[in-house]
Amino acid sequence: QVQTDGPVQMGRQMKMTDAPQQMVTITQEERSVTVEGYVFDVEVRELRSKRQLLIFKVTDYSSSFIAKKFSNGPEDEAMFARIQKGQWLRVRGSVQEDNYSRELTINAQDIQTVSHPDPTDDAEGEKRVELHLHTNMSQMDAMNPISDYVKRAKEWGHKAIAVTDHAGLQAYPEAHSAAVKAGLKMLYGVEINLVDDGTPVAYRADEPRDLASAEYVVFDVETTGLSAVYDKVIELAAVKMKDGKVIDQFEEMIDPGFPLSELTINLTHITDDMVHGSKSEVDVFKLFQQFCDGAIMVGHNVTFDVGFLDNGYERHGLADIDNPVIDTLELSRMLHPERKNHKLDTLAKQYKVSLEHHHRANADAEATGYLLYALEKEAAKMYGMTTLNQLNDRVGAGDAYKAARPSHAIVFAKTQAGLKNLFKLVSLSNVKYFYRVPRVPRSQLQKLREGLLVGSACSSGEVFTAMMQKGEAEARAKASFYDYLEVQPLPVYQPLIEAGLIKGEAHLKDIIQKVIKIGSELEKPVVATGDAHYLDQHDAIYRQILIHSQGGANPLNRHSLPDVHFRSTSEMLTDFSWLGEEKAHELVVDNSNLIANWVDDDITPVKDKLYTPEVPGVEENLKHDVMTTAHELYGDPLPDIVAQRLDKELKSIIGNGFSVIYNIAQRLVLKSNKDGYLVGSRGSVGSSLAATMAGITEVNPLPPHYRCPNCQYSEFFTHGEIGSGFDLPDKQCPKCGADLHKDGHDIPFETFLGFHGDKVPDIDLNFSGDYQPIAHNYIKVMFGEDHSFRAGTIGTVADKTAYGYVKAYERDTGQQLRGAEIDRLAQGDTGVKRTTGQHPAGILIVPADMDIYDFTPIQYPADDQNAAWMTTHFDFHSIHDNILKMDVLGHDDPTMIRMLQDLSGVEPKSIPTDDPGVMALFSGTKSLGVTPEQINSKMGTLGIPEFGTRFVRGMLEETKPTTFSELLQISGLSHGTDVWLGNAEELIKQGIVTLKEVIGCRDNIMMDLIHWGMEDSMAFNIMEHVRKGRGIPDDWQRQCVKRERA
DNA sequence: CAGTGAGACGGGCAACC
DNA sequence: ATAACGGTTGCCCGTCTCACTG
Repeated sequence: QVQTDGPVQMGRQMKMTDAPQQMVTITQEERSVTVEGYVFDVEVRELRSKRQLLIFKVTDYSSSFIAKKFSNGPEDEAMFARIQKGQWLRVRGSVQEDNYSRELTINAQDIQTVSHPDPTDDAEGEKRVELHLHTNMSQMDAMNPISDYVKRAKEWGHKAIAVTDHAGLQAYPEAHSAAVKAGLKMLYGVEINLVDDGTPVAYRADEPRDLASAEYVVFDVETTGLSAVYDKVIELAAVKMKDGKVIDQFEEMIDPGFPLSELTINLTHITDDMVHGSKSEVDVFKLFQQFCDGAIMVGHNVTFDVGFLDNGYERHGLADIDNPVIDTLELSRMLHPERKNHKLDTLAKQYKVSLEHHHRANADAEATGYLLYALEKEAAKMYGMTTLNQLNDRVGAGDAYKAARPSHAIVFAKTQAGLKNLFKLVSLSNVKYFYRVPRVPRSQLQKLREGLLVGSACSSGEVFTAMMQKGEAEARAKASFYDYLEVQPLPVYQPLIEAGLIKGEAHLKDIIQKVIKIGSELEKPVVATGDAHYLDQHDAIYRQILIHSQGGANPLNRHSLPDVHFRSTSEMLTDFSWLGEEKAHELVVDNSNLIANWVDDDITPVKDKLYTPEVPGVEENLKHDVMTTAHELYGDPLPDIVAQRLDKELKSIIGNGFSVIYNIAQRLVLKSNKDGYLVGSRGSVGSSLAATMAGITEVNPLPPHYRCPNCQYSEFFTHGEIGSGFDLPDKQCPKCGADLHKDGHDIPFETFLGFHGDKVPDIDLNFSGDYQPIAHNYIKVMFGEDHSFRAGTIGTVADKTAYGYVKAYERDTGQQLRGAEIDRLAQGDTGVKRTTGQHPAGILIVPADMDIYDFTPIQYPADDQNAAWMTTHFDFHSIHDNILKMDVLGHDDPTMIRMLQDLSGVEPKSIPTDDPGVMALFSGTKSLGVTPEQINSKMGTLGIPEFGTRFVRGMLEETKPTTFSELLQISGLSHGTDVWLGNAEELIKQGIVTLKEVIGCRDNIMMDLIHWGMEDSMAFNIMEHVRKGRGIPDDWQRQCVKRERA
């Protein structure tokens, strides 16, 4: 027994006062270096010389190294065993180009444990609560699993923590167990993509003004940027139109008072010279107001232009706009939802309107005018819209949710009932309102808002964007929808400054301050959130690589990524200190705790127990079917051994509410058989005699036995004398002389339901791959579309994909990284959700009196809205103990058997289970009528599933099995690493046991022990311990030895 | 005739029994 | 030549083909 904990100390003690070298600075061979780092991979190899070789990888986050050390005696080996992933070590040694790793490697001389405490939260008093946090379940966007954050929050003394992934709840199951373990309050939330149900085509459009004859002012502004508050109008142009003709024009430049940016000049072709010396803003606006008098104002994406006018008018104390306004962009969207883009130049082309100087106000305005007439003509034709007030009639109809631009919002479950509403909301967004991303229409959120809390989210939330682009009034209007408002640390908004959407830090601070002001005016708490996407600052590189892998598809790639690690209270207070200490404390600590307190304690996303569907009468039916078949095969009265077995099985099956599973399986198998496909059993169903009697499986788990098909005589072999009934010699019935049927594989029922008969059973059935979809569908027919769902899976970035991302990143950034560093970066990227999928076989069945939202939200696999099955949002693993699954697998066996039957005309079930020709396939090629040379295989099993690989054929060559039970042994021994090689193979080679005796299947353990006289429960426990890799405790071992001797 | 886009296909990979 | 667990569904992505278009 080796002690695996305790500090590591090998070689000479190192002086801790010496600073270690940064790994990135070590680029060539050196005699001696000292580094310190986090161990992210360890391996100890046994060498032929019996010495051990320790190889471990360490990183100090500047780079990484492989380090190795050979053992010199048992003390070294004891120390090797202490080195584990997650530790911090100081390593001193030489750096050499290594022949095995083929890169610079540290030959460690001295190794010792160093303490490396996690970052701390040393704010005094009450700590903050993070209310905006992304885990690795935020698709391709965030790094750490929720457990990492929970652990850190606990260390920091935070009392609660939120999970708010993008559009999904898939971190909930882990969040639940992590929070329970840490004793922390979990706030179950999500960051949704909120959309308006429809965007109006026209504003102030209540009067039935005739469109064809109305007077229009079609206008366009060119600006210095996208923000109506912080940017300026530099050109305002319009045409007045009536009856399809231009009757007047308006065109003015405005000098913004500062030089135009490169971007503006490039886009608009307006230069400083052109705006220089023009009229003042207020004069231009006044003139324009007069110009518009009485007309309907029109623009393409007109809310943008109107936003600038609104702000400008207000600034100069001019009257608000009271003209009706029509947006040609929304008009086009309304008429042609099928069009991919509705940009002005695209539409101009489509409607053959000339647009020679796009992005100059006058040209754009005139083109928009002609476009308006074309679109109005269509509106009249398609929907009979001829007056102004009719234009909004179709807003919100059909696919309107697709057109709206989604904004982020945070939604929390405040109560347990709220959580179910959240499940429904997320399901709706995935199933009904999915368009590029899962969307939540505002109306649906309102409908299900009971028990929910809604926060304004990040810079992609509508309050912040309104503040940024439309001004305070608009932002205030948006803010009234929310329960609380969010602001984030300045560095989190950095990309907006880089993109030019916000003009520097002063501007940014102004926006944040106005959001805070709106909060106090509306009496809604404003809270500072961190938008965490990973745990520590040094994890940023993993996100960088992840985002990089998505290329142009992800807009985040256009700018550098912000610093969004999980911030401590003290970090956040520093980040907000520019607001003054008191305000910072209110936003960071007081309000985050306030909101955490709004949420009920003990909300749980996980159910307490298994809920199986109930089908009336199944118990009686099962009992009836089983007993009828049993009597047909074994007579009446039944032999004790059969009667007792069935009694025990039926009691626990019916008692635990599992009859319904048998019922479903029975009907599926029956249907498949009727449709001409055999069904193969696999897994634990084979251990249930009731299943055999019910026709679910062809495997008979009774002890090996003879039974007479004529007079039901039977004869059992209960002491393990023979492995399988199939191997019994032929025999005639001593009573009536008929040929006896041979069966029985001696499998304990405990394999199926556990020793107490209460384990959630798994029925695995192998259907033909061709038939699988039909069988799946039949479950839907049995239980209804609302009560049967395919189990969903969550596809993550695993080793190889992560490695590919890192290699691509290395190439695209022109770097040369050491292998160890690549491994470290790849490891950092694993586990992130990449896509969703479908379980290969599992269909979940919801009890009739419940609905799926009691267990999980639903969605489509890989967001494919045309998929045949909706899937569970949570993967099956996390709801395994709550809901029943039928594993209807696809397999080639039944397909092959069906094809062979069609080709040969031989009925498969008529072939004897001990057919000598078939058996001979497993020891040579003779019965195939070919030579080994002809088929390049000494065994005749090339086409037999599970027996055709080189590895298994090798086993057959070595062991030459001749009985069915030996084949079973081969089957057991050919599955799993290190089961055959260096294990069973050695034991057999050395003559310690024979193939027959070696433990080849897990049930052998239990059955052997029982046959040796051990009581059932102990035998079962030992089997389970071995199966789960826990080994056998000492006193159990003594018991085994005693029995064996006996 | 080159360019484009949709669809078929296969390899690589992940999840799972 | 060695070492080797086998087998299934399903998603993504790059490549190829083929019809269509400016």
